Amino acid sequence: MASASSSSSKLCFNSDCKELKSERPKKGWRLRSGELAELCDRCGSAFEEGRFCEIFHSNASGWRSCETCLKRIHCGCIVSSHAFMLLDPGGIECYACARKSIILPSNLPWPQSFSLQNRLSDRLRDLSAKGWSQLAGSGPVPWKQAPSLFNSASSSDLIPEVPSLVELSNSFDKMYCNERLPASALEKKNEDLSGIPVNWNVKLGSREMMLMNGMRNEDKSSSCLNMCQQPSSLKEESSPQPFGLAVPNSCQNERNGQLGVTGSHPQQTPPPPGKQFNGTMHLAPDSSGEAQIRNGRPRADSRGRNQLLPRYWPRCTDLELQQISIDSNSVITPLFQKTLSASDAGRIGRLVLPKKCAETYFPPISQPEGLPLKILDAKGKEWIFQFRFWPNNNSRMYVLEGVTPCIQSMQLQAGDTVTFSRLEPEGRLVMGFRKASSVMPSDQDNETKTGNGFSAHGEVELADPNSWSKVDKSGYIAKEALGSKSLISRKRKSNILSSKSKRLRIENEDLIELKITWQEAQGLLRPPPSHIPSIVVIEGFEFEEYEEAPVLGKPTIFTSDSVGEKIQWAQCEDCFKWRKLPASALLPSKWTCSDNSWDPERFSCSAAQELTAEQLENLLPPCNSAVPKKMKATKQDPDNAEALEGLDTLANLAILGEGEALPASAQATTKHPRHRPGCSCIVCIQPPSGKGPKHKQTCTCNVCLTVKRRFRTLMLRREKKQSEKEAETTRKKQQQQHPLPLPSSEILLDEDSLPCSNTGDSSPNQNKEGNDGSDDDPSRIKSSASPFKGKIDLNIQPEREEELSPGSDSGGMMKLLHDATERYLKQQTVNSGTGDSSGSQSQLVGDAMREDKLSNGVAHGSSSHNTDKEHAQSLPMNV
DNA sequence: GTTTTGCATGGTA
DNA sequence: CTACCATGCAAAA
Repeated sequence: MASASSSSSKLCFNSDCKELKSERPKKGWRLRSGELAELCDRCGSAFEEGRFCEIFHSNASGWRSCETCLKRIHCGCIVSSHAFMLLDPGGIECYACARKSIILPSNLPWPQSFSLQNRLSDRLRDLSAKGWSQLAGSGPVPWKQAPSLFNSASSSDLIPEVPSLVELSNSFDKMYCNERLPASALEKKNEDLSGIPVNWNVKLGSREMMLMNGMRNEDKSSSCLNMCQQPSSLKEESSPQPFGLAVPNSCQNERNGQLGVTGSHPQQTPPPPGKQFNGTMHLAPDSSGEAQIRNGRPRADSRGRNQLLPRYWPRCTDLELQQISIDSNSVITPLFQKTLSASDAGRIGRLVLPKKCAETYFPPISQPEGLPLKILDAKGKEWIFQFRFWPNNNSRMYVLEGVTPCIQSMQLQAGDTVTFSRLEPEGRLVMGFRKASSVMPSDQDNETKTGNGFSAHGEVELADPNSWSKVDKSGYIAKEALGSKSLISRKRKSNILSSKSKRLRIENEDLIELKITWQEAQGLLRPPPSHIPSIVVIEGFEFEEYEEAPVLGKPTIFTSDSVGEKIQWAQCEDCFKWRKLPASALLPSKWTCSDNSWDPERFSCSAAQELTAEQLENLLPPCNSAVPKKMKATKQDPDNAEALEGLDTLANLAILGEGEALPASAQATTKHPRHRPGCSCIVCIQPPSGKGPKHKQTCTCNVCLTVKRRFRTLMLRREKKQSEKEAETTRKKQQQQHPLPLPSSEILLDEDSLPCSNTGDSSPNQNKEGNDGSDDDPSRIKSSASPFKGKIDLNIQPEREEELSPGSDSGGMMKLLHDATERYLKQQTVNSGTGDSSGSQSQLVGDAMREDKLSNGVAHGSSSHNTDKEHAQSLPMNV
């Protein structure tokens, strides 16, 4: 449990070992993910005994000798990265020697002052704090200058080489050994880690970070601004006390229950404003405060953070903090952050504050009216909000009122994050923000702009509003993926992670990349080869769900030929020749010339390529030779951006629903009682007002194609379902007419086979009868006189839809659906005789979708087999 | 008719 | 089960 990544394999984490781990694998070094490597018994013992590097890395580079005892220490791997210390004049020192050279300073009242509060929950924060490396990338650290810190903090992880240290900090081991933490703690820690700069642990193990952090506090001469990637060091913890980090707090508590019992509980007794804002100061030794101020070092306020849910833990980046830091002599203490909900970012101008955050960090208020609160933004502008509360369920609900101007000026939207910090020593509140799509500082060096032109760091970008407007359209899509959607993702995370996938734990930058290419990915999704799809109903709309994850189809290039007809180019997997295909073709990822059923002349790899090199070069996008960039498409048709966003979100859902194999039941029972703008469900993804740019009916973007394809598939399912229903009806009639009882098994078989009877080639006769009957039903044909003209509405207006939807499967809805199905069926029959059917089918699908929309998509789908593939060519491509 | 305000509701962790 | 909080909603302005 402690090590998801390492435990995922049954093999010892030591790549040189290959042994199987035991049931209870031994814990090794801390991985970059923050988890502990899981080792087989042999390697684990070696690690515990400090012989791991000797055994496995003896031939590796990086061996150095302790300057004091000359013991050889491997300094070139993560395993032993915490076994030594860097010395000021150069060289290293093993822990044992380093420890000997340390003298506990007498002026450090840490045992007393450190007993801040009895916060058992410090564990979480501490773990997080540990993860928040402030030191990655930091320069030389004067290790020996912080003896006390060394003593205390060094006792973090397993330090086999220094048993005494381990003993000294037994509780630290407990703290840092993931396996001893409750799952929730780990989860939270991981969640927290997700927001940290990726380089947090690149250079140093967590222990070093802690150590260095402590040292740094002692080293007043070294500015560490660039080291403070995260406000991990809590204010009082960054003092030169031995436990320079939050981590020790709980250790103290844990180890010495008598310590730290006197502290006031921030949540229970919020200090008065003035005291509140400086409340951390008294906890820290004076020197600490000075150091902090001088260094301008941001650090999170631990005083209440352990009370907060991890999602409120501030994750300011260094850059953000620097920007917030108006006064270079001030210290920014991040307090908490809040990801804006739709309500927060909406026009109401009320930002709901997490209760604990409000009570911990904001002035206490006794009247619902609250009081006006001045908050500075990153540019130094002062905003005045009304900080107040409403009585709610015998509790309080805290809000900041009047935030609209601020939110607007920051151009924040749901999914973006506002961070509340405190400016020390003034105690003023400062408000930073982070766009949902902003990336972490580690990305800033090489990625000032994300692929979609979106600002990598919102606050900098904000200085130039024009740049925002420039990227607004496209950026919004990314934000949707990253921001609002991230909310959804987070909500679903547990589900997702509990299933087979751990995909959401990818690094931030990967996420961003993923989001950039989200639409592309959607357009490429194909049903798994041997899928037996079931239907997931989300907000009344059906989605295919597969036992297997959908596969990625082949990226192709859409273009027009000389006649202006839409075509696409696909590259053969084998010969790499590019083949011209109908734009409607949906290709599997492994597509070869032999699959080119559209062009008999180029059915094999031996056939020459139509394209010349120049043509191909023109065809291929500059950066990506295969996948047309989403943003490019957006640029070309900015009007589609918003609709794209919605479609994209729909597509995302499909990815989640299929790829993550969301339980159909779970999805089906997850109701969205109301329109939730931040939600990515089919209803909520649309612009609330229904305004905004629309997709044209003729739009052939990947997303539209995907949507069309999906709906087509759905209609096919309904067709099947309908036939089966009618077949059943017919059969029942027959039963009534001929009271010859069918064997019960047959009945069962028939019913049971409903979901899989649509394998296409083995429909029962009854089904076919039902089919035929429905085709000939004049009343249903009549109903095809729909006012919707059979166009696919790519810009569904959810609110209207909601209005129209009775919310339940009423007869009227069924009728509409029925009509759509029948019309589709009929048209299919007609088309089957005429050959090319794309145009008319498109109309039908459009109708079906319209009806679908009206009916709010009652779910009664049976599964369909290979409908996608079978009808891939009949994608509506009419212009 | 629109916006604001205060509270209630219900989903979710 | 409970607390939290996002958001709906109706009354008030």
